[in-house]
Amino acid sequence: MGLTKSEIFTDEQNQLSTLLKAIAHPARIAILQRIIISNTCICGDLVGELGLAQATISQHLKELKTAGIIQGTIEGVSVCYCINPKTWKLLEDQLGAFLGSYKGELSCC
Amino acid sequence: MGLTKSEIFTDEQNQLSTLLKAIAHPARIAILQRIIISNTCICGDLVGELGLAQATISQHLKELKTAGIIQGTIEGVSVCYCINPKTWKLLEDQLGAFLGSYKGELSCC
DNA sequence: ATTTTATATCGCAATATTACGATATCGTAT
DNA sequence: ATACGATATCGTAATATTGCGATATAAAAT
Repeated sequence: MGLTKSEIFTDEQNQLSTLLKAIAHPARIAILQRIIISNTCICGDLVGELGLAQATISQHLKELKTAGIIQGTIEGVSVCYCINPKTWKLLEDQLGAFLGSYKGELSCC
Repeated sequence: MGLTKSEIFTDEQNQLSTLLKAIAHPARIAILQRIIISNTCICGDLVGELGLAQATISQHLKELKTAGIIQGTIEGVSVCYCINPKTWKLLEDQLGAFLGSYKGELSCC
């Protein structure tokens, strides 16, 4: 096996888990934080600042892009990556609904 | 390789990614939703309701427990799992800070 | 045209995850 | 004591992820 049985879950559950999986890695969290802080992120910067090889960072960027969390536009020689506002909002909404559905008060154990 | 280089990231980045990874699976999202709705969750119910084998669900429960997201107390024959309020709040806070750090307005591309 | 610079892709090895049958454990009822 | 029901653990196969060196691509500078 090793294959997630997506067909037995709802679209919402699958979508949320896909988005979460995309950001559930310290390198990708670090990358997103950099993109957010310096509003003009370039991959090369990341290679210098994080301790990962260029190929590895490029791969993480690709995963974030595939999940729709970031978008990249070619900026001459380099590529400018930034947050995709739509997906970011979707993530905030879905996750807010999910996390917010638990009201800590009456716990059974 | 295949081993995440945790040592080059901050504790916060590692902690958040660990929590996210724990909930980044549709089955575990489904399990958490059930636990939240029926405030007295029992593993056996899940086996009937989700389409996964008992061993698989037990394993997912263990992962959620290891991450500290749920806690289980033995309730006679069965086990009562519920949300761990502390971790849930931690996740909400950390994630809120992370997601909230992006202000959609001025995007560069 | 050639070199340089920035990023992407390929291919691979190491490790992790997912799923499940089989079996173990353990409290409860008989 | 034995059998039963609920959950956990073990072992294993299939697949996914992580990381990186090597190489490809492509725009800009020389």
